[in-house]
Amino acid sequence: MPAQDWVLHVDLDQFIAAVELARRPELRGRPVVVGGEGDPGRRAVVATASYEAREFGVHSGMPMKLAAKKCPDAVFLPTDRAAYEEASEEVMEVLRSLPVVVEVVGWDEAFLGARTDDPEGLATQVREAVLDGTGLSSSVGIGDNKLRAKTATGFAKPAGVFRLTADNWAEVMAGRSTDALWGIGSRTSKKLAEMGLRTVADLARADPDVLAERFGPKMGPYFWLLANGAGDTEVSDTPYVPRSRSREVTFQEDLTDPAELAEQVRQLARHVAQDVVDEDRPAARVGVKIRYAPFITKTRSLTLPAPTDAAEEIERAALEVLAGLDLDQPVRLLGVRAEFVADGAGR
DNA sequence: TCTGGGGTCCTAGGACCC
DNA sequence: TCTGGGGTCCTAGGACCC
Repeated sequence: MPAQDWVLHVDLDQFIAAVELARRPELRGRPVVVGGEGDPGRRAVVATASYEAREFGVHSGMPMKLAAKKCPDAVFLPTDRAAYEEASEEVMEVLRSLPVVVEVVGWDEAFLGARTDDPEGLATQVREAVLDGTGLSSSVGIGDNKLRAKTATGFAKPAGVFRLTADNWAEVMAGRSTDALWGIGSRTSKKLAEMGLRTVADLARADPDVLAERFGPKMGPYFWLLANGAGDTEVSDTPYVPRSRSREVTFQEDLTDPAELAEQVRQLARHVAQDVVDEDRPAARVGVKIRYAPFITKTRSLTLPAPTDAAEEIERAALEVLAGLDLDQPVRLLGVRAEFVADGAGR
């Protein structure tokens, strides 16, 4: 029997906190919270909390102010993108040195495509290579497709290996809430529950046509496939091509002056224009995002007369879009986005 | 205690054209 | 005078993920 094709999913344990602790070993064992500019008095959220900080109920996405309330003795550190990007690149290089196809899916995650008779042995080899090469701990999920490998990683954490395939999918997943599925969040889970579908098993037995009526022709059947453990098996190392670039900023104090809002949009547009130039592909659409003080968010966008990478045109378009928005109430966030020409090659 | 920043994909309605 | 479908583009918003 030929060696089987396997999908492995590697995920670094507490990646951001681990990178910070690696260069500040004196903080080991202490609660560490990374987020924003490292000042818990400012508007920002937690990027990662160390295991010690988690004991106090601090978790990612939580406002820094609340984290400080829950764990006043934590060490608060600023996020340092460049450091994480560098560490991530080192990890990916280690992975590429192994006999696998590497598909990067984020700073701290990658799918590996492999042919082996011993996936657990390979997974252990991966974990050891990453630890030896970078000092970082990781967990590895083994699956017969991407969905199952990714889901398996959750059971492998921390610092472990777990295998999830057609053989044990139902046994492991059937009784879990639908939001345990990668792609079903709290909103969809709630809507499913309203239909009487609470567990993965409920969803797996549901009628895809009924799901299509409720969630649309693609998403409905897709949710059903997820519950049944179906997913992509192809792991590709083709470089990622971004569809859009954006910049946004949350102000420490809400802005009310339209002239100041316009100036902020100008600055964001210039950043985005530089990103577009760096991509070496023209932008086809420009959008503006505005979030008012009560956290109500609106987006507006326009298609450019012709795709461009000219900063003046992107700036002008952003200001035009901004002018169509209500600027008479306090604003806490502004964002500018450029969308590239759809890659329609061959279509 | 108010809730970051950077992305992706899908949906649905209206415009417009044939 | 009334009544067609099909296809594509544009736009705003929803949901999800890291």
